[in-house]
Amino acid sequence: MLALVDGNNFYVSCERVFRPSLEGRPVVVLSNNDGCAIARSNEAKALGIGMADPWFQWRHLEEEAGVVVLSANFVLYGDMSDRFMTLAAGLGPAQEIYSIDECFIDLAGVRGDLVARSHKVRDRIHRWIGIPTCIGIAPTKTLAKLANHVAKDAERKPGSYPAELARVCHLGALDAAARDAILQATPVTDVWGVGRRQGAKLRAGQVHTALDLARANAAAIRAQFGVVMERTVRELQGTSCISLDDAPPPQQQVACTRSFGHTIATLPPLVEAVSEFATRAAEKLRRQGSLAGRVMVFAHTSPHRHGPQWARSTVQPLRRPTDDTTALIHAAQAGMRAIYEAGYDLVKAGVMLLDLQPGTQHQNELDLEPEEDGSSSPARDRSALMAAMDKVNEKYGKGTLHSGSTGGAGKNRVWTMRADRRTPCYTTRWEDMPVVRA
DNA sequence: TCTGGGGTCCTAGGACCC
DNA sequence: TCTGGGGTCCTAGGACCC
Repeated sequence: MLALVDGNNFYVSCERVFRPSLEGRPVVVLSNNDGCAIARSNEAKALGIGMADPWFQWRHLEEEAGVVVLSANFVLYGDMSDRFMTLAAGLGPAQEIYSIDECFIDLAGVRGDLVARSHKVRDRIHRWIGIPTCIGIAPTKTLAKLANHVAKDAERKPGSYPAELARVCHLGALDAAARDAILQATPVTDVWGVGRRQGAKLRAGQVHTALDLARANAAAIRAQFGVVMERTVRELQGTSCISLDDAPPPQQQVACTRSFGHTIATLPPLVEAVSEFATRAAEKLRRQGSLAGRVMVFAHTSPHRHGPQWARSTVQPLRRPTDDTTALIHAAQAGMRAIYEAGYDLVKAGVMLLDLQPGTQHQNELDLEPEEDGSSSPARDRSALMAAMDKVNEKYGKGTLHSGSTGGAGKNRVWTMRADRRTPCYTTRWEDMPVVRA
């Protein structure tokens, strides 16, 4: 048996811990540039605000309904997540952290009343860190996700599911008729693994509910929808196809991508932006202890606007796998120069580091030994510099120290101190910043 | 006017090899 | 005229998740 423990409206709940006055009020947390709603309180959901809805469509509710709007604070959410995961791990012998706000727990070997035990863990999480959670229990991951959905809706929308399933829902403890009734009451698009596209296709084939999908012929589903959907069907039938992964391998790619908040049509700010993205991505890379073999760069126009569309990407191989910020910036800049074309209003760009492998720069460098005169090697200097920058940026905030990129690729390299950390880095006018020599 | 960011997995098709 | 079959690797694109 598996449990899925999921923090309710996680980012909003984190904010409420430190601002209790937000309790009971409609609250949303917005993405980068205050573009989209990425978390909503129950009160905000009740107003109709959807996940990832562009905020300009709902801005009027700030006045009309007193919606409280917050910019995301991911450092805070990450910290709360760590505490949340530690407490949730107490539910069973193994844990898979699935996202910032949810984890699967293996309940194999856990004796006693699983529902009572789950309520205890819920209460502990709420008392100790202030985050409300729901827990779904079932024999497979897909069913545990569904049980969690039931636990949430039974609490949030009275009447949608039996009230006794609110907060903790153990599907495995129900008899077949009761379980089928739950699946019958669940739209197929609420099933984990069924998105908008496949959901529409399923409905066109008269598969409307989770029960319809559970009773579908797995082979026929595979032929029409592929192996992923076939697994979903089997999981709904109670056959576990997706195992618990309590030691996931390191990520296969690392990305930093951003919308600009305004359009960019010329090369210099694009080059600056991808330099910044490469810097952020390199930090993540070093944190994870990996080296990248290739760098992908992309930029595109807004798909939401009329007018000429443009989107391009390119992959730059590196001479050797590296985690060195300077090398990654150079590759990103070269890529952007190669794909850039004048005449388009670009709204987003990004850098992705590919072909990751374990290791750190100095392990991979041949010239790590000190020079004969006792001075240190360039590779070791760079490695130490990267580590020092990571420490400063961790302590004083992202982008406090970064590699200057405006003076041409590496020609007059300087280290600049950010003038104003409240401004998103990609809209800061870097040429206005004071220069501090390292 | 204003539309997130960071991931995963699967599939199809082309190039290449023997 | 008639043009194999099987394998690998790579890439692009689609679909999904939170």
